[in-house]
Amino acid sequence: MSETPLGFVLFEVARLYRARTERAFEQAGLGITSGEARTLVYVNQHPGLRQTALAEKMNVEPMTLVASLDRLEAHDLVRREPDPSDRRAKLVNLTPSAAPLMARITAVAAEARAETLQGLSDDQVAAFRATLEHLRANLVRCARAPEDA
Amino acid sequence: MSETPLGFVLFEVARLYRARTERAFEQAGLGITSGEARTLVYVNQHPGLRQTALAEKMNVEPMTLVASLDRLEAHDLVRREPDPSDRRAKLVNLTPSAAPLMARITAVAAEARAETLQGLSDDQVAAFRATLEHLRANLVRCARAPEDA
DNA sequence: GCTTATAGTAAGAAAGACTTAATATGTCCG
DNA sequence: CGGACATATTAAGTCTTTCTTACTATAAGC
Repeated sequence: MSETPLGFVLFEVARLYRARTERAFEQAGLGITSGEARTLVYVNQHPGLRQTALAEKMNVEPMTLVASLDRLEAHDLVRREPDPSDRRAKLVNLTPSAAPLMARITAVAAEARAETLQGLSDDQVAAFRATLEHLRANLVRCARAPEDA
Repeated sequence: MSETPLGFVLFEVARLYRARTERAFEQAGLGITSGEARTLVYVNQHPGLRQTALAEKMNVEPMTLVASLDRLEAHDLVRREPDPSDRRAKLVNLTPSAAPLMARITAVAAEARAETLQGLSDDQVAAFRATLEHLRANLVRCARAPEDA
């Protein structure tokens, strides 16, 4: 009986953590999914970006982001305005009504995180994050560089 | 600009890693998804379990597993036989034709893993795995213990 | 024997993510 | 300046994973 490949463990933990987060969001009555929350977080971190630029920051296809933004816009949480320097483009920002929700999202997510990370030291958490970020950098690099070298 | 919540980083890394794995599987012409590969790995690790027991090992609902097994059975990679001790149940095993595919899955997954983990020491990888397993244990515990305490 | 629980099958829905295609706009080069 | 190529967004569609609800046959417990 061999060890479960690391990738499958990672996928499983991500799935379980996500389910935990969704439950927390639902119980708190936030009215959004973790995917939508993630979009809000990124718009907040990078206000006024074009949709395509934001999608690149988030490592998803623009279409994927747009669907998420559509739902958030419908909830008056983000607004999309024409880019004055390029009539093809739109700039994405949070609306004022997003601020209180962001605070709640942060608090609820912190709850789920605390439960998930229970028993780990701050150093262990920091190392874990650093590793994740390292993996992400590797994965982003290989996703953007076709293997024709 | 605040730090991206750990959960979102984790979800993103899992997604990117999964996409990387799917690409590798497709390029190798394996004909199965990473989800199906995961099921094969678990059947291999736990031969002859009932579907419900296997689903529990995998932390998914039985229905989810059954859908996966349906596809794998259609490809003659697993077989389900009635449990002689309980006529409601079925026992799941790999078929002989799964063995060569398992070897290929393992090799291809190792490729994706090597690329993803590039730059990390063996100790770092081991610590990462240990942390993932710790998180999984926490998440499994809270998923199975309702918060009415 | 009746009630409750369990295992598996069937049907349906949601979320997230991607691909293809079309249109309007922008850039570059001859 | 015009044509070829590239880009941003919208529209439509597909796939995978995962879950929930419901039903039937079987098993367990009292």
